[in-house]
Amino acid sequence: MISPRQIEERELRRKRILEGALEVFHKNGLEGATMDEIAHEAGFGKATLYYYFASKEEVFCAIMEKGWKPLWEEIEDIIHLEDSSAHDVFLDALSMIVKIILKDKNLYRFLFTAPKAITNMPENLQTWRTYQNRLYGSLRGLLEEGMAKSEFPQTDAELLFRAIGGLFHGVLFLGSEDQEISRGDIQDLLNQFLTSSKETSKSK
Amino acid sequence: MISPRQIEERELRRKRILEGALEVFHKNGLEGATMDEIAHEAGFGKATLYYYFASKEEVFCAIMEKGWKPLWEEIEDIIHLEDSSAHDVFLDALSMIVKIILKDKNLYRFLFTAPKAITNMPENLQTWRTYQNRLYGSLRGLLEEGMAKSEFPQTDAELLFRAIGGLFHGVLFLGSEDQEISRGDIQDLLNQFLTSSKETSKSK
DNA sequence: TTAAATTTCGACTAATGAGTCGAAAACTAA
DNA sequence: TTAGTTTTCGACTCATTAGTCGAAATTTAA
Repeated sequence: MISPRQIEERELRRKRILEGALEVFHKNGLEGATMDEIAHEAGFGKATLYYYFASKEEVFCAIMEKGWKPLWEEIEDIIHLEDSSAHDVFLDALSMIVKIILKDKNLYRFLFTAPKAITNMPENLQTWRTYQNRLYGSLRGLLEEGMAKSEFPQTDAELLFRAIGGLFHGVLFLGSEDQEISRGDIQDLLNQFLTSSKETSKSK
Repeated sequence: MISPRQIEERELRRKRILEGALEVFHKNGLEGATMDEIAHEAGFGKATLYYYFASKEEVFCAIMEKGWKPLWEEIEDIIHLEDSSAHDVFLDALSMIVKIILKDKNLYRFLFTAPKAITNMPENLQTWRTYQNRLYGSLRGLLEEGMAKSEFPQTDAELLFRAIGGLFHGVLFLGSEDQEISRGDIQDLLNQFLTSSKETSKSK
């Protein structure tokens, strides 16, 4: 008694709610956002919102999953399909990530800045953490592999990993809203950081 | 009718409250922290806390000021006293900042990750923003000066500024709590990023 | 010792916001 | 049209928490 079209429409409404939620999270912060405001932003009443999501946490987690899942999926593809040096695969992976992020910048700004203090959230909603962990794991692996073959500067791997993560975050999300950033810009910075320094340290 | 000692003790109690607050903010996040918990963390009742601070916002702003003010003061000293190339002054300034941050890492982790969505806070409490703006302004100035003399890699200044900011943040605050980071580590990374790439681009 | 000032807090108020309930509206299928 | 199903929401409850108030405890100064 439930046509495919109905299911699809339902899914659409869920998406619409998630978009509204993101908007409100972005405007008021995670805690500052009320279910009332989210609902109305999406064009529903609060009670309706609870017809689609069981709790605020569930909304939050759905957004997280919406962001982390595709990142992980793409990375897996790149790693398994591509057949070049760790260095190149790593840079391609980063490039892919930038591309995805730029397509939905608000979503990813939220993803990367959402308070880590989200403990006490039911385990079963936290599937996104799996995606996140796998993603980081893969990237870390690539980096370590590259370092082992000294395709990257020789420092503490963990430190370098953090530096890259931070650099990324800084370039994409720090500072005034409006500055437009191209994929090329980021590519250049990363190349400079990861590649040229190798040459320098060799030349020492 | 108020002895200097009394004033001092009062000041001490304020400090103690601020420390408690930081602890609780760190544990529960800004919004998750209750005035009750802050008060008891500091060893007082809530009503007492309101004897020392007028509102939660005031507590928050006092912490921000406690962090930003010394950073700014030190930077001003370095800029005005030191007499070398913009490149060197810039690196010294960053080094100073690292030194200060490492002395009170929890405070600065909070400072750098405290929700930017802190609008609707009374203007008169926001003096810390002045310190923050001046600090960033000075650093930005130094960077631009250095780039003008091509002592730094030639890219978009704003982009580079963000990259450095992000890198900083990443190295200091990203990832698992426990990893110890020395000032030297950071120095190396920055040098690599800011200096070696100059050489490379020259050699092109 | 005592009166005034300073510091403390228990118990309250008032507001806010998550989540519920029951019924109304809208849609579907016959 | 109508009986059943899905979707919507107004109006509620209930818990939490910022901030207040008045009085008690403690400290100071004479």
